[in-house]
Amino acid sequence: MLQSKLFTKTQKDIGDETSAGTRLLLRAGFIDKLAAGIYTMLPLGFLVLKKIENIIAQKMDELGAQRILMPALTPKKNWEITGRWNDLDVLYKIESQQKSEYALGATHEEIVTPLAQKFALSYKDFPFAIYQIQTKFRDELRAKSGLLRGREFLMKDLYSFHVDQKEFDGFYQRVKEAYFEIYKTMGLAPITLLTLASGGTFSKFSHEFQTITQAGEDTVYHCLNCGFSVNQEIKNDYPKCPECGSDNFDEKKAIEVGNIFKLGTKYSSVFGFEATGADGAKLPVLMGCYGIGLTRLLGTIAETGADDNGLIWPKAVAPFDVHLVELEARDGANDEKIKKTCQKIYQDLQKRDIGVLYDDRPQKSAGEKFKDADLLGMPARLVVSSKTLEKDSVEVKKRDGKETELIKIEKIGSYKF
RNA sequence: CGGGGCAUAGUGCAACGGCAGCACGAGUCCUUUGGGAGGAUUUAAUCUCGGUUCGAAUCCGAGUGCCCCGACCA
Repeated sequence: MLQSKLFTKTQKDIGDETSAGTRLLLRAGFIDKLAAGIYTMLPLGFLVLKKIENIIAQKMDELGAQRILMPALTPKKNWEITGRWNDLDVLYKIESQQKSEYALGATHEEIVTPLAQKFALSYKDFPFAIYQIQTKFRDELRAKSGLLRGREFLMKDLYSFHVDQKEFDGFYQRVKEAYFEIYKTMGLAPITLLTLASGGTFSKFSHEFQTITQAGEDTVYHCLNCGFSVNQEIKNDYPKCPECGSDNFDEKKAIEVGNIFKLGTKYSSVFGFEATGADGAKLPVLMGCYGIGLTRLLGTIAETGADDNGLIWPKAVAPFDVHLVELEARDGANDEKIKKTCQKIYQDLQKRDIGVLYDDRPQKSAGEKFKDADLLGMPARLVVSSKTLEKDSVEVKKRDGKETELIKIEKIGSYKF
């Protein structure tokens, strides 16, 4: 993409409100705040979000889950059946002109359970899992830290259905592993802890995936012996590590980037969802639900992967792989040559499926372009200037490194970014 | 929801109850071009409603919004 065509701009100064990562995303023009906890995904932020979505969707597909899209506008009746119309405080409730009441989906057990029930009648229809990636709405009393706790956010929610406890346990374990692979791809795995937590209104316990960051709102106790963690909310129940019995904990601030629950028959039973077994008897249906907040993940990566100069995107989620920076010649004599070289590199790299943001903006000083490149945080920066052309080269610098190297122009076509 | 803070130009900040300024941005022109360049010139603002006062950005009340701490959080 040509940077001169990008409708957003970077900002030097936006004050010191909200978290550091959110400030960078705002300054760099990845997101825009509409209201507290409500953000627009600008072109650069949306590109990251799409990459996150693809990574997650691919893992869900590998689990054998089938993707659907449920409505965000959901009738009151479904929530009354489970009692959550009144019990789920974060539910946004709205009324139609006809005085029918609806909730904006905060989670989808109430929708997915009767949906599955329509099709899964026999034990032979199990197990199966379905998921969606959809905007969720939660009436948070206090939205905070930018994307980390929003009132509207994009979430992947997966639901699994089983008639065999062992098989269910196996699936739950596979989801756990898939989640860690997702975090690994995004560079978060080394600072993300599997954490035992309260199950909220769903179940007694759940497992959370907690990424360590000062901007996080949870406190977790990380077992230094085995690596398992316990959320502060249930720490009274577990003075010792539930996995290994050690009491050598490290206290950490963390943000919940995923949560998985064994719902058991909690929702299937209230909807009367049972399967016919081989012997004709009714079998209880076991359910699991598994969530990952995509927008929160975007915020978490910005929060944890950044330095004083700006964002640092892991390659897998970077909006572009390469930031090609064109510097005008001091005397103007080489401008044409510099531009031609840039355009050729721009074309060649894109042919190799390398995403390129090309800073072709005229009249911008070198300093400003460098500052912007650091702020935007593409994994690699490529500079073409009079100085590099003197050596028939371009300069390559990795965003997470300090060194620059000169690469001959003819070799850039095979350079591994 | 309890507590605290804040609300002025597109953004970030100033202004004793007495002419609303500065920087950045944006526009035009000139000079610049390897770490957010310089000059000239233009542009653009006191959240809303009420009160006090000769006079309110400033004081008082209410509302709305935003941020922070806490509580809450599938």
